[in-house]
Amino acid sequence: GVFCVPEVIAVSLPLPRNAGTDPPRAGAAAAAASSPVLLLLGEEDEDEEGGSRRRRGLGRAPAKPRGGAEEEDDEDEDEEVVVEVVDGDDDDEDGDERFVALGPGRALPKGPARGALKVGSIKREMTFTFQTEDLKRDSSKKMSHQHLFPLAMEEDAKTADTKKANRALDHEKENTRSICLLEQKRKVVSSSIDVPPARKSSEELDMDKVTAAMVLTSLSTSPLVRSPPVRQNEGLSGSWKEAGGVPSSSSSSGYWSWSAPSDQSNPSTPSPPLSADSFKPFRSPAPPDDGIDEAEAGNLLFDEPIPRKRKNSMKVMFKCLWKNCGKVLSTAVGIQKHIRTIHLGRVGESDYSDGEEDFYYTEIKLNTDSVADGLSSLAPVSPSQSLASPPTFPIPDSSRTETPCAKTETKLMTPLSRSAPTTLYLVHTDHAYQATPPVTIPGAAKFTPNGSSFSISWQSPPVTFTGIPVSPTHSHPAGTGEQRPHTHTILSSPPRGTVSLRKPRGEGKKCRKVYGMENRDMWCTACRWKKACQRFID
DNA sequence: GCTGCCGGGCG
DNA sequence: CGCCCGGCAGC
Repeated sequence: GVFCVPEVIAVSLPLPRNAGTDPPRAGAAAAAASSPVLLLLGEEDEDEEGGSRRRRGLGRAPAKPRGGAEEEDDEDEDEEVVVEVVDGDDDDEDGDERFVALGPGRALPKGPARGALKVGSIKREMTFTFQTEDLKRDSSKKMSHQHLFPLAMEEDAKTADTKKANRALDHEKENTRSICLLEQKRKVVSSSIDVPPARKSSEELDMDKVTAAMVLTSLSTSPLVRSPPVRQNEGLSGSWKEAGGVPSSSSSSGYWSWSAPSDQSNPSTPSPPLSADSFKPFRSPAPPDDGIDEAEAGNLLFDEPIPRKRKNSMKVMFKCLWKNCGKVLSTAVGIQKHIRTIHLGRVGESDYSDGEEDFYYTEIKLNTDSVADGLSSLAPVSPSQSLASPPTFPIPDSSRTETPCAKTETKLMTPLSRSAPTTLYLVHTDHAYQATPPVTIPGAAKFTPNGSSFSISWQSPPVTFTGIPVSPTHSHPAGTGEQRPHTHTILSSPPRGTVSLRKPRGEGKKCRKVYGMENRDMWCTACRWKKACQRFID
């Protein structure tokens, strides 16, 4: 708890204001509310600064109605907003009130917690169960809790040594990003969402459900939790391939030329309203947020640069916006079908679609690193590079020629085979391992204009990738020329746990074989470092 | 046993 | 981050 001292102190300043209601917790609450990530450390600091203050406050709380109250005006407003929402939108939740009083009484814990509570009694029960659990050891689970119940870990920080804490913080960041962002979104929603007043309450209710669903989703990374509404495997393959959006041949120039691998809401994709921006409508008019600084908030879900594989992953969910529904599915097709059949009542004509469903669902992205593991283990390159891969339906294997692993992985291979052409991007990418090779590369990669096949020519025999003909019609059955890139998650992906974490191992000759041990200096850097060969990629 | 390369350590 | 290597696993 060294580096965050100033922040925590600053955050703890507003303490006296809460001293009247909840003296012992107030400091921790403030810290928790505005910077959940720092929570662990914040608690430790409490002993230094806020602790004494706290004790003092405890003694003279009644006698000191205001101490730092004036410093807290802005935060006060924040809180006010949320409180208003809590009171206004639902009155049957007594647990909420209790919860708020018990907890930090701040916007942050309230948001997610309430969302979780709203889903139903089952989830509420689950939530509370968590709270009473012994949280000391299991870091991943604990981290999730700390957002929901910051006070539950009051003691935790004391036991954790610094190293653990750091680790835990990292872990926590990933595990609870979605929660943070949701929380933020919630606040914004409460203050200024631009919806018709008649619909507002239901809208918020939907948001609650989605919030809850997402919270549960993030929790579901813990093996203990198998939450019904969102099945984990469903979103499995939707991680990065959807980032590519609809591959339109017209955008090819941009496609082939960019060099920096990044899957953060790629600007070149024709899908602004969906990826990271799917929350924009709720965010934009928001007042500057308190604890979580804006930049980090923006990064919360989508930003990680991903220099290497297995770094980042998105789970894409589709949420039904229909009144009082809020169903969350993992595929666009699924949600469309859901809306068609359930809400639009088009049972018979299941295939027919005029695109109306598109207005009733929205896309949600979740960051789930664990999801990436299964896939990326098979991917030859960083997942971020698969942007160019067209999101399409599974295609018959016959349409692919000799993708090396096509026979071994059938279903999982589908997204990967599509991403196969992206291997070419290594040519443009300055991969860390790709030091300047001693040989020159003659015409490293070629893109044949028919759009369906590539050839890469190197020293090794040319490898030919035959992709799928790029066609926008692929991905949108509805055909409403809207630019929404529908991610077609492949539901049939096998459960992640069974996937071998190790790459199949390339069968081509590598530097070592080609040049021999005696010419080790001619190897590519990766080979020299005993990493995956970057010169003879297979 | 050879080989590719992942995971991790070191500076 | 560059560099190296132990050790695992596929062949």
